[in-house]
Amino acid sequence: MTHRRNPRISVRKQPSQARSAALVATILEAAVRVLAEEGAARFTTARVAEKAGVSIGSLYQYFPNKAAILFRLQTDEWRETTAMLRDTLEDAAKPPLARLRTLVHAFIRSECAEASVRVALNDAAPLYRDAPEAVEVRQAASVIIQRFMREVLPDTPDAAREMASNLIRTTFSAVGKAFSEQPRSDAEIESYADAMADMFEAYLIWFSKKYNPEQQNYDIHKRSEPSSIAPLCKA
Amino acid sequence: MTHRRNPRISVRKQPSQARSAALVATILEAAVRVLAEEGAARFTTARVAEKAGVSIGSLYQYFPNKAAILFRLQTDEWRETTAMLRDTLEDAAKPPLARLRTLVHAFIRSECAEASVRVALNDAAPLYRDAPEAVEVRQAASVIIQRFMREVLPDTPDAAREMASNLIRTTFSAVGKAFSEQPRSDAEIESYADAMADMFEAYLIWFSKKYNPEQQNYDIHKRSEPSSIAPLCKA
DNA sequence: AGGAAATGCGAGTAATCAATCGTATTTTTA
DNA sequence: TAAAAATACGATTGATTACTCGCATTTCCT
Repeated sequence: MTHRRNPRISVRKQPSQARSAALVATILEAAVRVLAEEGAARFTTARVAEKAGVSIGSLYQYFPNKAAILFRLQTDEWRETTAMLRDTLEDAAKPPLARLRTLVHAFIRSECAEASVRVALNDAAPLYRDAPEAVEVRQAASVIIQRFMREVLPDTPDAAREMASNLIRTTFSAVGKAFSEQPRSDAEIESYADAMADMFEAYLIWFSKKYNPEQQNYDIHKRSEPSSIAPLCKA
Repeated sequence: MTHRRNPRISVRKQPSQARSAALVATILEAAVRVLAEEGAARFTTARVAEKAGVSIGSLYQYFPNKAAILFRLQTDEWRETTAMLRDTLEDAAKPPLARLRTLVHAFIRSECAEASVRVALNDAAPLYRDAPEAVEVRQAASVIIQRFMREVLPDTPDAAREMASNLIRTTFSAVGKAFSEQPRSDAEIESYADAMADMFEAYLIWFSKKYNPEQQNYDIHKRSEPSSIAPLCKA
């Protein structure tokens, strides 16, 4: 890999005609396939162009450099994940801990789906680890989780609650990432997600009791649903 | 980066004279410095040799390829971490949950110390992710944690306990890694470690109650020590 | 239609890097 | 001390890669 001095992560040109819009889509699809089939180390502009059936020159008309392609894929994924986070945690129809459990399952499942692409994207992470968008995404996730936490633990000092929010957010993404690094069966995914949700619930309930030792305020002490770990887990 | 067909991760030759042993040590020290100061992307054999004040030829006398240098560094670190895990969790002088809390603190602290080297090593991870040594290390850690868990939760089905052990092991390493990716103050480190220990304790206590609803068996329900989250945490 | 603008092309360029190999130097051995 | 063995050296090789630029083709506009 030849590293350019100041690789800029941005767009070079907006496709205006229909054919060029299709070309951008084709390139992105090819990029996903290259990542999944060849891995991050073999992700080259030439290979993407070839797999897309497009010339390198055309590729560089719409992406200023290699990192921009990867960044685009990562950004799209971030957007999806943030939407899922918001939709699930703010679904007022369900009790809070049930929402959290649902989220854990959905998140782990989505991490494991197309795991090869995600792992490869992650291997390419140094290319955009410090991008402002990365910070914004973490920020957005923090806000959503903190809002959820305020709902679940209303009578808790802000500082302590924020610390807990951050721990949960980090555990979410870091453990999801690590877990999906190896291929997993559906059964493994469900039982692992249940275990993770159990851990979060136990933590939140303990937290709640710590700041409201007597009060049995609404149904937080009622677990969302019985978790069935034993029948499904594997070493 | 030019990728050779079948890079082998092994040693080429054992240094026999004193000067060559010193040379190997010098190279490893230089490698650490290159990783810390330049990052994984700029980690090249030439740069390592130069920073070590040694010729490339000499470097290749003792390391068959670039990956072998990184692998050696990673292996050394794995060894240290495993030793710490074992020493801390098997220290019979303390009650179990206190040991766990100590471990969390020690682990997070060590992850944050020399964070730049660790992050860079991690960026190079695809080079040895599938090495048998990596599997062995995970295995060893699993055994230690499971032994600890058997002590803490003796009356729990094996399958459920193993699942919990794996979750805790993964959370440990994944969250530690993620947390140390950004520079952290001592205060942040301590309060984060406390929060993580709180979460583990809450999970284990919940686990214990689940399988022994009535029994107040030994002191597991006694938390190891009051955690002081609020005064130290930052967003 | 016909000129202009947009799009598409891919050989070529410059740079980087892993790893080798023939030679020079130092240490060990006998 | 002299030959042999070990160690050190670094210019060189071959391979890969990101990205450019001049030209060809297609589409748009009037």
